[in-house]
Amino acid sequence: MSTMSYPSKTDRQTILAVAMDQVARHGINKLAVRSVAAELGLAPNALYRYFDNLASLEAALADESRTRLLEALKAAAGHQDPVANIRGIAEAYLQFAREQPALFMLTLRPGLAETDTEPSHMQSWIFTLEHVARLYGEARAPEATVALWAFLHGMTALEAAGVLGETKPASSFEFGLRMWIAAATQTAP
Amino acid sequence: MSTMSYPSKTDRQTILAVAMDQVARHGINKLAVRSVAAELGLAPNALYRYFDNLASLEAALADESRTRLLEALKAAAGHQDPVANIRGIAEAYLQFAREQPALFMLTLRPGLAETDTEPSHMQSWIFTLEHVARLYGEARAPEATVALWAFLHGMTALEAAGVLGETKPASSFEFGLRMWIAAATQTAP
DNA sequence: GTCTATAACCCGATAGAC
DNA sequence: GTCTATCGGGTTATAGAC
Repeated sequence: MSTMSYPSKTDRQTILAVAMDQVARHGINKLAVRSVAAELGLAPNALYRYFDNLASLEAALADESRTRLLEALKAAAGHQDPVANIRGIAEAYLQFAREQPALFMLTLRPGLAETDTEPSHMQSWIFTLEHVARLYGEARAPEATVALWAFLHGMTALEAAGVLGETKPASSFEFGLRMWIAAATQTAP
Repeated sequence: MSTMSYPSKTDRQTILAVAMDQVARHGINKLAVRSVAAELGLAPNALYRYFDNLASLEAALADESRTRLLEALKAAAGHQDPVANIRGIAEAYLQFAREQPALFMLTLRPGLAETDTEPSHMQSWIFTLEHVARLYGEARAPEATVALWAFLHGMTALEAAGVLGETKPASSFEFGLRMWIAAATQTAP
């Protein structure tokens, strides 16, 4: 609060919460500086005190989305069996994409920290990589993790696009996941 | 040409060609009725004689993009060996995504023919399915095709998002593709 | 730090003239 | 079939008051 005339009515976190909710409900394309300000009961340009522009706000939302995805993955990997953890992570990834499609799409967006040595992508990457390493070994874990991640992400994209039609997504998911797990046990370290 | 005063200056195909070029250059989000009309030297609303609205134009572009992708896949599957054809299809899919990212994204969009029994998705699907069936057999071909398609599409998404960073996409592509081929030969019909 | 007001664009879509 | 004109909506961003 710089003066008594106009005390702060909001803050960065409140803006982010409202913006996240609007994205979750109506998608990233409908997000507007005006719509967030309106829901907060503020003038449109009031938000420019907290974010440089719309792109900056979207980047912050992308970081937040990745954080929520990581939390979902961690919650699904509490087992002892390495294979069970991989299954849990895989299912949680698809579930997040299904239940929060708008936030999930934000997941693969550039974030705020470009110059940072550890972009928020890396946290989910490192987390998954550790679990994969228990099956594939450290040496082959990177390629195996990318292959698994690509398969899971592709499944979400095909499912969201509706191209699977009559083909049951569940059976194809099982097919691909079993293939990936089988390859791990056959070429174990 | 309804009157002599205002003869036809364009047609549906010309509009589509200009729109496709603009999408390829600047992405689907920058496509506008006005921008296409401007490049054609026409008034903005002249295009409404050929397309009901912007969504209709975008649907036609999606169909055209799928046609071009299918042509690229067919051109890469001229070998005798079924495995070589799969490799060719897989590499062509990634190449198309890399060289025409905007058109590639249109590939997974709703098209014009909703009620049609054969959406343009199906053509690439059937084409790939036939080649997969030579390796996996008819019974397991659907799941194997979805798994392959998901993996390839996921690779393009991760690569486009830049999340692979130092991890080489080529080695992961090889890793996943060999796993998929190996699973076919081990469970052959 | 927020306000009002305004500027300077962008867009899709429509009405009526020719 | 294309035109001009316009409506109604969006966006980013700035200036100056309080």
